[in-house]
Amino acid sequence: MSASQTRLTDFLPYLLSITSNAVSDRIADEYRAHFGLKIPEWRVMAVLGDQGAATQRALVEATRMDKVAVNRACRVLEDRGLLARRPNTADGRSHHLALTAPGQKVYRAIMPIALEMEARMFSALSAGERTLFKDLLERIRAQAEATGNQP
Amino acid sequence: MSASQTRLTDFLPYLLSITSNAVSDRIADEYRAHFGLKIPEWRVMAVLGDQGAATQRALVEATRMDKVAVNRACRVLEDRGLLARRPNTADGRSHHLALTAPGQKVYRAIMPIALEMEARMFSALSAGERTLFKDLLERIRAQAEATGNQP
DNA sequence: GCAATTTGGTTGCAAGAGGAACCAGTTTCT
DNA sequence: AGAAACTGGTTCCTCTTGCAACCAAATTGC
Repeated sequence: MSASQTRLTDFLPYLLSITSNAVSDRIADEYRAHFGLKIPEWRVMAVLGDQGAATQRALVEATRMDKVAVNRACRVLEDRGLLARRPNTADGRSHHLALTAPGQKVYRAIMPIALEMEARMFSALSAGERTLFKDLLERIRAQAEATGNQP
Repeated sequence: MSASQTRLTDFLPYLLSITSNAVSDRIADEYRAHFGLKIPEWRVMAVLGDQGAATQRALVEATRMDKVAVNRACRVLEDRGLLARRPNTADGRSHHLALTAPGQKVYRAIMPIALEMEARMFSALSAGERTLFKDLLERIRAQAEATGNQP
């Protein structure tokens, strides 16, 4: 199965971690430089821009972030006028969050850059390899999460 | 090339990030529960157990961690008696760090668990897919790092 | 041989992430 | 209808992480 399977650099979790960090760092730089957005804020905008309005609860599900992280990101976006809260008539505890007109403008400006950056970042892979890579990631994640929740 | 390529869940950087986090969290739990070690500490032990003695500088290269992270991890391991510093006759600023006898004992206890955990975590992939996955990760990382360093 | 620069390591600080406790509004059960 | 349990959201606190400044030893250039 393996030559020296005791070298750190051969461990998949290690490789996965440093690769993910390298990509995330690079992307975070880009978003910050262009729009002053952090990754959590960008994620919230991506979901709202794509799906329309949502509650924080829905955003937690969609982004897989902690509810505290979602809350903070929303607050920042609201303060910057990119996002607005409207009362939720169906449930007084939560609000409907949606991009404002300026928010949508930013969203439309970001999206091509995000796509272009993704293309550049994964340009070392062919289209087929990208698809395969997604599939592998998905299976690994499912396995990791399944293994995880048995307290 | 893509159906709705505006959904967050289709972005590769996002998928990569959440997958890496899921795996890391799971593994961190395991190391903490079994040995009271954090990921950075485990990485240092893995390198020292495999390569023998090294300076912090060498560990920074081998683990790709920040030098502060390495320093802290080494201090913790030293305090726990798993690692010892010996003066570096060639360079008075640094020390040679190596696992102590107890440290080696822990290392030999950890390694099979680490391998078993990796196997379990990536059991959703065939051997061939694992090899391919490593290769893809390596290429992505190289690309991300190449793109990154142009200030 | 000594000043200037570089490098390994350390410390301090400040931002980020996540958990636990908490509040207000909602659902369930009687 | 009222009590108990629950849920979405917010605040608080702790722990981790990474950068920048710093110190001491070593190297380089005069």
